[in-house]
Amino acid sequence: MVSMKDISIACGVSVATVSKALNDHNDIGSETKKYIKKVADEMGYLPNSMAKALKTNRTYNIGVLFAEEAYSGLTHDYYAFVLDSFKNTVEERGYDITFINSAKARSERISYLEHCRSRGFDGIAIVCADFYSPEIMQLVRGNIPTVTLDHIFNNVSAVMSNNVQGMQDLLTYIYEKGHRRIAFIHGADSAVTQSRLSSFYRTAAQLGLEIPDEYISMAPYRDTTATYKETMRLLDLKERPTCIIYPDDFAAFGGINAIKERGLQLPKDISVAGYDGIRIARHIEPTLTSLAQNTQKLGQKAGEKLISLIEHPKTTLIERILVDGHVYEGNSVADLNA
Amino acid sequence: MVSMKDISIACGVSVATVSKALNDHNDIGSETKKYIKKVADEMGYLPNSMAKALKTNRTYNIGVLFAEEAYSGLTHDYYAFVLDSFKNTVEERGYDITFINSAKARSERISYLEHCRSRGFDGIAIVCADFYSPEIMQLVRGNIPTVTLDHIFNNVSAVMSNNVQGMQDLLTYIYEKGHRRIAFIHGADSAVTQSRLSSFYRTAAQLGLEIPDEYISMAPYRDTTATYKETMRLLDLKERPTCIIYPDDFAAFGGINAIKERGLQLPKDISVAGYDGIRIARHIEPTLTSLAQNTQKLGQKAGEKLISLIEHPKTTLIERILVDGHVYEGNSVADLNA
DNA sequence: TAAGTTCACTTAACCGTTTTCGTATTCTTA
DNA sequence: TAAGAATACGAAAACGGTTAAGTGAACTTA
Repeated sequence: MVSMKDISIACGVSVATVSKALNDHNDIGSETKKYIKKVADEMGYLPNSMAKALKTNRTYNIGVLFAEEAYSGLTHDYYAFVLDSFKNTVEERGYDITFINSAKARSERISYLEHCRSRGFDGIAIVCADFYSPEIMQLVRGNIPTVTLDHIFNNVSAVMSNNVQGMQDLLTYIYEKGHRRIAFIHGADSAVTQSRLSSFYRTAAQLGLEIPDEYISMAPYRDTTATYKETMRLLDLKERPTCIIYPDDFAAFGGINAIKERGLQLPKDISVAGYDGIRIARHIEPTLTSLAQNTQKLGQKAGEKLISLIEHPKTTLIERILVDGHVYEGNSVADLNA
Repeated sequence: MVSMKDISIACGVSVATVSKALNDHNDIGSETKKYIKKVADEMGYLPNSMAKALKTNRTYNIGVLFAEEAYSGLTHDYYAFVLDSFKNTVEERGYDITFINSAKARSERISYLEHCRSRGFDGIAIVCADFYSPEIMQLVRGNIPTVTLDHIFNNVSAVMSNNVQGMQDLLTYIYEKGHRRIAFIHGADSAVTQSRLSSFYRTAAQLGLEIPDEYISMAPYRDTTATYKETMRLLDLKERPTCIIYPDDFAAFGGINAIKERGLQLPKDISVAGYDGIRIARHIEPTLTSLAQNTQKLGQKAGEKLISLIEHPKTTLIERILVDGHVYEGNSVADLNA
């Protein structure tokens, strides 16, 4: 690898001059500067990012935490899209992305925070993790600029999908289609679930909807077996709902299977809606009506906020950013007005 | 951040001694070594990976190329699972993963290879990219240890899903279910497609199957619109197939929609099979019979090969590793023998 | 025209490690 | 017991950059 020293020799100047020329400092003559850049180019010079980082304490590297719980993480449409958008955003601004992990050395394990410090990440994004584990707590208290996705910590910026607005929009949409008996199978307890559930109740109240207790139940996210069972239960009620909202699109298919198994027509006999707006759900008949989260914007906002936090720590404020989704209108919710 | 210098002062020894103690060199007294390690631990010492890399020329960082064409990349079940497995494999051995990109600086773009050199990646994995672009060519010729997924370059190790075996198994499975008129809608031209297509023909010949030309056609991967159209065409044939094999699971749903739209029962009236074995396809009725690729093993083999290439460059041979998948038996292929 | 500025560049220290070579001390061995 | 070997540690250079401070020459300015 050709270094600044090689260039300095080729140009007959000191390496300091080379450094300053390549970094466009203004105490270098414009002729010299041009010449040095030309030679550097010809020699195929590339800055050694380790050396640079060592000296400047800036790695231009962002750590991303993607702890895979069952079926989450990288292989989840939602997170994958957010990560993709985040990645594009920060790369555009000269940052790279490295995964944070705790498996570091073959012998001793290290914590997430230790990993980050050792690698010298300029900032970190916690996209998907067990937010209540001590390791995460330690990480967010580690004084490295941080953004989290869909979870709020003290003193940490967060980008959140607007679940309150989302559920309100979804429920309102279904209501406007003429549905009055609407069931909601929500996901396992979490901040996200709480938002959606409370928004569901509030919106229902505002719309004057009566929601019997048996219309509300829980099935873990992405668990088709659980939604299958809960759906069967709902179908057995003497006053069964006209529409069921599922924890997420993936899980919705468990419910759809149950409905078909009962020989019911979708959406003629019963309607369903999901949450997330995953791609495949738009390609299967009936296409699934769902609250599509704006993954593009979520990733972008997270990237922008993090970089701002890194580059202007004093003037950037810690805040939570809400990103609205929109109702993706499939044909799984029947129009009862018609 | 506490450095070796801090420890050396605290212990009253030189930093050389600290370095050697922490790295278990054997010219340090066992008492001293124990003491230094203890103090380092208490002070919360963490090695500065940049400084270490600068000195040793080893970053323990692997670059991964994930160039997103439409609908591929991170957000594709197959690649995401392979990456996940790859990630776990290399992290277990002390390596980190950083995405390769070419957007580096805000002003000038740099090539993939330049990015890798600048970051000093110990090795690179090309998971998903336009293999015929000049930039990729430059990258693989860059003399950095490399593995590719599902593509073969000269002098580069490759991990390949065994598409020949896969298609043979899938077609044989369908044949054994009693099907004789089998159509294959294959993906857009690529090495992968070639393997599957030629294996399809060869296997068909071996099984003594007659494959009319109109049973073979093309629809781009993951393109449900195209498979919808092609399926319609196949359904209109006077001798229509009893089973259709699709380019991939996702695309299969385009075909399934066409079939349902024609009022045909699946799989009673016509059978379908996919390729990939994505999760969602196992949760939708009828569950999709598909050739499930072994993403776990693909990622693992790629990781192991790459690390071997990095750590034992002399003795590790460049090779292509084939990974077999298996037929995932859903209920989308009817048993005609029954 | 002498003193002060500006310009363009160099010197040298430093970032946190690793590693070669050197050396003082203790231990063998004849 | 003196010479050679082994042991345990330190000094210093090096990796490839950045940057504060210094310097000599040319240029202003009063």
